[in-house]
Amino acid sequence: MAQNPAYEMIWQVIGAIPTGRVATYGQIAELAGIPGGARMVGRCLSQLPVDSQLPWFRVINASGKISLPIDSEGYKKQHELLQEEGVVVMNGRISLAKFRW
DNA sequence: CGGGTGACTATAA
DNA sequence: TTTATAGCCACCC
Repeated sequence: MAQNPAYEMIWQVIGAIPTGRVATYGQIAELAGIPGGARMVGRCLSQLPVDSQLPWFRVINASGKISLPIDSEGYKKQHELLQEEGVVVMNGRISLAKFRW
């Protein structure tokens, strides 16, 4: 699991994101008590198993975009899952209305 | 201990 | 708007 206690907090914060809303890496890090720990959040997600129950797809970068290569499987999956929850993605960018929670 | 890396960000041009 | 730079921090050689 997590050798770093911060990971527990990160998972907890991500799990608290309401359906149909999204949050940025920086936001999550801050709420988890790790100011400036955006990269840690990203690292945490990159190690997440594919069968994780965590709503990792509700996590986007500060530009309101999906932080994955547009030609990757992860991108397509995240885009699809968000669309199912009613999150509007136009021109590769998340609607600002859903940006904060 | 030092250097490279990455699902990040803020700032400057 | 896009690209470049510089901080950032855990992790892996």
